[in-house]
Amino acid sequence: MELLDKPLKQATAVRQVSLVEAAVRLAAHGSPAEITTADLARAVGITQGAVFRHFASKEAIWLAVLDWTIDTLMSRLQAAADAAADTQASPVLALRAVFLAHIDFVVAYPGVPRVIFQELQHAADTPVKARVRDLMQRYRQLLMRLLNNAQARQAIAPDTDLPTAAVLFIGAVQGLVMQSLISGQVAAMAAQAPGVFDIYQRGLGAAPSPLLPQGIP
Amino acid sequence: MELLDKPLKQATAVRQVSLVEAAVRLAAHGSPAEITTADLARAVGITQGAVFRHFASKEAIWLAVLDWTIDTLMSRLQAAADAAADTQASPVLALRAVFLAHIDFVVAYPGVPRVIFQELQHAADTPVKARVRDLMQRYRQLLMRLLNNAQARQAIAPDTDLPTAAVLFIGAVQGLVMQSLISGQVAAMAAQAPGVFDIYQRGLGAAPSPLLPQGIP
DNA sequence: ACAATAAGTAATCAATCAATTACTTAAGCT
DNA sequence: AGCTTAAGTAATTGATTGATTACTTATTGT
Repeated sequence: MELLDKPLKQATAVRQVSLVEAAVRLAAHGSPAEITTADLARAVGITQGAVFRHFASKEAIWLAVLDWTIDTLMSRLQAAADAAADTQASPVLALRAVFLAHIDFVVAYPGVPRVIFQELQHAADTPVKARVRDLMQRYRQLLMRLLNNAQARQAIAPDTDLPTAAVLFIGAVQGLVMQSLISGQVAAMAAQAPGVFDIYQRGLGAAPSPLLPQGIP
Repeated sequence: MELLDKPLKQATAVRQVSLVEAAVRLAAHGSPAEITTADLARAVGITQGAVFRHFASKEAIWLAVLDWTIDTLMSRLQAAADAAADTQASPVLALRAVFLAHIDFVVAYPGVPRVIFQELQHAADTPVKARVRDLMQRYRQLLMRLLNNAQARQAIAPDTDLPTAAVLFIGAVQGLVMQSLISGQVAAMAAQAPGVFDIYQRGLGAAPSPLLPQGIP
């Protein structure tokens, strides 16, 4: 048993996840564009050249970061939606659960939105940007399912335009993220999130959640 | 009169605005972080070294870009708010006017949000990021004035939390901008904007604008 | 007209960084 | 044990880029 040993050499599979974790971690403290392969190497405890034993290029690292993000975020959001749906409560609660789960994710991994913002800048359709589009596409589909369900169950106004509502949903998250980027207060985001969703919820033409009273008691 | 002559040499004042314009123009087509001083020089018709006759550093150029943005955007938004206020109509219409004016600005200068996103990435508090914070601060104040006025005139629900409403307002714009960054369809943003504001407006607890019927006829 | 000055050029510098290479060494398999 | 393979290192390469320098030239005020 070598449980206490730290092998000097690690298999590519484990080094890859270490490097991805390091990338997300470093992105939380600065612009992803300024993270060098030397930074990643140092964070993981190897030399700069060794990075390329595990990734063919630097771009491949960001690609892996996005794959990790898609897996982790989407499964969290889906889980939040499923859990809320099981309670047989208002379908709007599922939207709220997804909203808050997304904020929780950003609080846990503040580097992720930075990476996404970074990649969205490029005009050229890089493979990394394609992943971002893929993520957004899936996110959008999840939201549309929830919104359609809510509207079918008459939990939101029948005249609400759902694609537009999806745009505003994502925008509401982005707005909170942006405020946190400006202030540096990642935690403040979580505090503001429920209030922001309250306004959004009323925007959908939904009654305030009876089970979770908000506003004036 | 040398009106028809294109002087080979231009005064620093005019070169500075040319370079700022070029920076905004180039940022519309790609990541601001990848715009080099050589790119700017080429766009303006001088050599790379000559750029530093007019700006002490590259950072000074982005600083000038943000000064230009603050001046142009804020005066446009204020003008839109004033014009709407003059009509004696619902105070919510002033918010709508600001919202649409901001979208129009982004459609006209798609490079600007890229520059802002870029600077927000930095963890360090660079002078450029300080300008961005200044812009956001003024924006916030403008919104709070309009929101307070609307609430005082009972045009929006009394239980609406105004700072939160300001966050969602900015987020709504960001959401639209983000969609356009993904799709590359800058024009689609202007088409979606009124619908997004409709939902936001209902979120404030405001009655749908009587003068501008939206939704089902 | 004519210096004085500001603007422009071409070349170069110093630094940074992703990626490669030649070589070394640890780990795993039979 | 031994040996093959994968992981790691140290050094280097090639390309990029912001900024500087020495020199040239256009413009402007008196």
